[in-house]
Amino acid sequence: MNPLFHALFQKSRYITNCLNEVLKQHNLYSSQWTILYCLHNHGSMTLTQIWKYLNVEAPSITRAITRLEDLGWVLRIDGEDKREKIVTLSPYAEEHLPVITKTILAFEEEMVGALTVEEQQQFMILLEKMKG
Amino acid sequence: MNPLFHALFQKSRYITNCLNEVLKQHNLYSSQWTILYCLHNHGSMTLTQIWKYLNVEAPSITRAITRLEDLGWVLRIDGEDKREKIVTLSPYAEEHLPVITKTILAFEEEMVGALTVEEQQQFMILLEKMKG
DNA sequence: AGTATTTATTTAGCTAGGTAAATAAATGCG
DNA sequence: CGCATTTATTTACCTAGCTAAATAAATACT
Repeated sequence: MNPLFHALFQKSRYITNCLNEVLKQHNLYSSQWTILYCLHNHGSMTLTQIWKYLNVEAPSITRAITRLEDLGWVLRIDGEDKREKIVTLSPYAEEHLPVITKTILAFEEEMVGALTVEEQQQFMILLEKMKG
Repeated sequence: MNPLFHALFQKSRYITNCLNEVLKQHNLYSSQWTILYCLHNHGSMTLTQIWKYLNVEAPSITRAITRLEDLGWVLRIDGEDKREKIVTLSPYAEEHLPVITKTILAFEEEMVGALTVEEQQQFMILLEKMKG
């Protein structure tokens, strides 16, 4: 395996695991938090809007939303178009998200803090360059 | 989610999916190929050697090896230390791996080709810098 | 209006990672 | 020696991605 890919995959797994560790105190998993944060910023969204935005396949989102609904973080509401379901944050989520967001932002800052802003930009550029 | 992490995760998933696409013609998945390639370079290894080298937890390797054994790519042999299992490439694997390796190297080259060697080094350095 | 196609979501089932705990063999020590 | 601890592997079960196919509603076409 190309060492560059190996390093990329490994760092990706490592960061996800760290994120999950931090989120444990809030009884959340990284993928769940990603969706909650997305809804927090964009307001209510349909399932399709969510998976297109997060660049993930629909079934992954269906499963995650079902779990988040069970746990009381989101509500599924029938849209005007009866095919679509609109996903909204619950009052519980609205109440608890700010403090969670704060801990996660701190974590991300710590994780990425050794890189200057220029290095971060450079990193993104190099990522984009792969498979041009 | 920090856009840098988002981009990192997404590229990681994207490359894995592409790899799987290429490997489909050989009836292999990326994780299986990773292990076969590892054995091809290092020769026979115990399970522990494999998971420590690949930086993955043991159960993931157990499952992958079981599958590879079923498919005839590897053999599990009892070690002198009766606790450990030594994993070896089968003659079938030895025969077929060279051509597979060639197609994968071509794929990796294509994937990473837009980056100069210096950029690749720079990318690795930036990756390492995260969570110093 | 009636039918074919598209679109949104879900279901089923796969790989691939993780943790926690079970099992079995080897090692260390009183 | 006998027993506790360590080490290697496995099992069970969870999240998290994927594809393929099912379902149901909306839209397009004739």
